[in-house]
Amino acid sequence: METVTHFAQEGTLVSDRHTDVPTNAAIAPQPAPPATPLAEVAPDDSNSCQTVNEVLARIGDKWSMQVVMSLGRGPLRFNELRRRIEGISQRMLTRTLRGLERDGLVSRKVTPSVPPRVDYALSTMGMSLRDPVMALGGWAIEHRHAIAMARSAFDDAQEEG
Amino acid sequence: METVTHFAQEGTLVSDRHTDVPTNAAIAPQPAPPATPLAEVAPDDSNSCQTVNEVLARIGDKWSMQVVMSLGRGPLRFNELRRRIEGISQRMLTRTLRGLERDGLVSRKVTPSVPPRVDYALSTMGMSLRDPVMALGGWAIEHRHAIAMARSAFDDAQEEG
DNA sequence: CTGAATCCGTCAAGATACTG
DNA sequence: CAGTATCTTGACGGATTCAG
Repeated sequence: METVTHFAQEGTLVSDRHTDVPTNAAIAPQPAPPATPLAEVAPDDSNSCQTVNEVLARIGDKWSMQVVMSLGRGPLRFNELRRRIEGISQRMLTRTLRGLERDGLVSRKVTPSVPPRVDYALSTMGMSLRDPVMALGGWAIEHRHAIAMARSAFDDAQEEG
Repeated sequence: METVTHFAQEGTLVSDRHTDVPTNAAIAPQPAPPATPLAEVAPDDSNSCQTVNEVLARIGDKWSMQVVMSLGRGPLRFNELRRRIEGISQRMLTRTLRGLERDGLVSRKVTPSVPPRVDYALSTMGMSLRDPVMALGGWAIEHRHAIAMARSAFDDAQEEG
């Protein structure tokens, strides 16, 4: 799994990719999705855990989810995203967007003008990710207080130990 | 967020906690859960993103989710868990379990016998986490092929660039 | 404006060995 | 069996600088 956690290892993206326009042609319409019947893999066996963990490793990093959520309302430009996320460096935003684009979750559209304009948007698959993530978000919101309480109770028990 | 990503900073858990039995008394029955009405926070504003990201940071690490899923069927002892996860070091398993216990997701029951016996089990809250995670797992299973295809397409486009 | 390239500090993972 | 202690490593992320 660690082979997919990090992206393209810093400096391997040496190419002129930042000037070609229709990069998203490969991800925009997915003509025949393999469509695993979802019953082929029991949802709680270890195989599933593996797959879940890959996704978690993908979106569980510090920024990916914030990017996906920020893009949920509509396309944004690079610096719009940057301002909306507040705290991300442009390097991390670039890396995060590359990773999401690589996995087909985000499409990237370059308008070669001066100044250049790049719009990022969620792909269809990216949009579909919002639902399960919102479910998780609902869980988080419901239990955040219980978690905070358990956490301080645990920490108190540690100190007095 | 980075303040909750890592646990108790390596060596601060210096105490005799590994011999007291009823540690789970603080987390087992949550008498009056604060129960945020879930409409108090819009599910897609940035506040929600923040909370979601905390949860993601908590369970999105390399092992937590596998532990939760492995425990989903029932309690397990330390080495049973270790064998079931395959690849985790005992240190990481210990740390992961500590983190989950701290957040009230996992209960720990020590039987002071020789040899010692420690059973880990999901708390009520831990069980409730399984559903949204399974939803995410479903998404992962559905889209894993599309992701793999997008990924190799992207990588190919890089090399030929 | 939208990045890429580089340097660099920090911290978490993993291996190993030891303890009760 | 169920951990803890210690060390090493390298990935991650930030700041800065340069470029199209």
